[in-house]
Amino acid sequence: MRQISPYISVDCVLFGYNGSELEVLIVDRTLKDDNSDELIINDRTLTGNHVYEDETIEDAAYRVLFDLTGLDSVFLEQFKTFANPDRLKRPNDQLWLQRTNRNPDARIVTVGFYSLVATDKVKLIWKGRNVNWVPVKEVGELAFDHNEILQEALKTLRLRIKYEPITFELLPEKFTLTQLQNVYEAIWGIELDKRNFRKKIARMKYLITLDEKQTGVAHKPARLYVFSREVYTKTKKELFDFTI
Amino acid sequence: MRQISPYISVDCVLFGYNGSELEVLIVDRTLKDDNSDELIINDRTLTGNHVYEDETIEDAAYRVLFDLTGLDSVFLEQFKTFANPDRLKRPNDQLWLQRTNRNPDARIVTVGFYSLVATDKVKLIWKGRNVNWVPVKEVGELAFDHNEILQEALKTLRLRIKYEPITFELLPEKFTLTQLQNVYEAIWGIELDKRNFRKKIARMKYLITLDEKQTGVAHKPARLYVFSREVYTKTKKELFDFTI
DNA sequence: AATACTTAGTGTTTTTTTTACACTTACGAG
DNA sequence: CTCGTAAGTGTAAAAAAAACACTAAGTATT
Repeated sequence: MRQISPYISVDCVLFGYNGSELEVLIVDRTLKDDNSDELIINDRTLTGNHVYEDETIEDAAYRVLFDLTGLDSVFLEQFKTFANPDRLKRPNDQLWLQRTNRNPDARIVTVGFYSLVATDKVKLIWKGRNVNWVPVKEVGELAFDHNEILQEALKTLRLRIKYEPITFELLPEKFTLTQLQNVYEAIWGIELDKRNFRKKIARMKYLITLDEKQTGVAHKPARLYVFSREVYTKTKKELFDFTI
Repeated sequence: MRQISPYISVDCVLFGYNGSELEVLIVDRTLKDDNSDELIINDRTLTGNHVYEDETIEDAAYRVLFDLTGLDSVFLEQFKTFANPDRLKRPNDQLWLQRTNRNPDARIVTVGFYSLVATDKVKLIWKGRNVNWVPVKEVGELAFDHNEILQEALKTLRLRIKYEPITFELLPEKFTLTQLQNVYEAIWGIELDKRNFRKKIARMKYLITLDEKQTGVAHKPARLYVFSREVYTKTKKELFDFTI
């Protein structure tokens, strides 16, 4: 029997992109009263998980993602650890811990990871719970300290895409330049100039133009591109600057 | 009696700058054989500490630094968490844990913090142990997973100084532009052009020129500058770019 | 008093990057 | 066939980056 660590957990901020907005995966947390059928808890969380005693935290985070998405090679990065002694002390959280057979007094350290997936690659299933993509802007109050975790993940993401070519993770394998530009715009919440964006992109040798076009769109079809990790690895400088 | 958390610790990578090289604070770890006076352990570690049950990890890290340096307002930032189940399993580490009355089988999650201080501000004292500034390049093998922790801290530092004005933390309050340039050179391990560096610096309104000069140097004395956090806070853009 | 030594401090030119900005093209829908 | 929609393209001006060498102002040495 594999032992669960009673004091470490991982929380995954799974970012998705649906073609127009940056979204995040949110799980409903509901708890019914034992007697009546009334919901005594009905709120939302990020996806999290326990860590097995013999498991690395990275593996635990991959496990969450695999269970959720069926994907086993998603981008995943640790961004911050949350260990405030009071982080699970709000009434609903205490109640939840009790009813799910955990020690409500334990101090649980959670390591935050964020991941990036193209929303449409994913069919969502998770432990029978209700999971939804929610635009980051429309995420309301979350349980535990999950609003803080989400904000920190977003901060890391906004900075990281300046340096590392990870925006592709949010797109289908073949994508158009407009889609790529939209991803930056969605993450930073700003608008970019199309021509200047393309000039910048043109310098990146690891963006490979395919001999292929969009089909089935009611306008001029766009060219498709792929990201070549091979070219990227070969050509990247030590302190890569991806600033757009 | 304040309870110590048996499974969380903090490790602090304390970077210092001595005027020419980037250094890091290293602690000697020695253990004598009970019978003979022979040293059975004689190696080196970063500075770490336990966390009290009712204490945030940030406070624990500040506590390490205060104990070490007597300073209570050093720059400190969390950078990564290390939780590999095997991280304390090497023979010397196991022995050390036994002899210092800790459970060698426990899985201890450590949260890495890095801090920046001007080496000469600090008089080192720590729990009667021998502590030394060591140039980052000359740090040899460290105990536990501390080499990995140091490398990750360095990676974070190298990136962070592109975005945030934290290099001043490694200098005396009043400093010269050459000193500032040397800090960037020491951290990145590259040489920068003096004139181009100064042109870049001239754009930063929060670097205040003082009406004061170096004294006691056997050459033309340099002007002194201070960093104004007030001006910085007022003028910084959302996505600040400190690239040099 | 003169000279040597050392680091401070400064400007220009060229190249690259950024910014601002508007029209034509290719497809499907009706 | 025409309408609607997003794709795709160039230029000029401004800003930033890169390359590059000499003079100035102190202390130390003789």
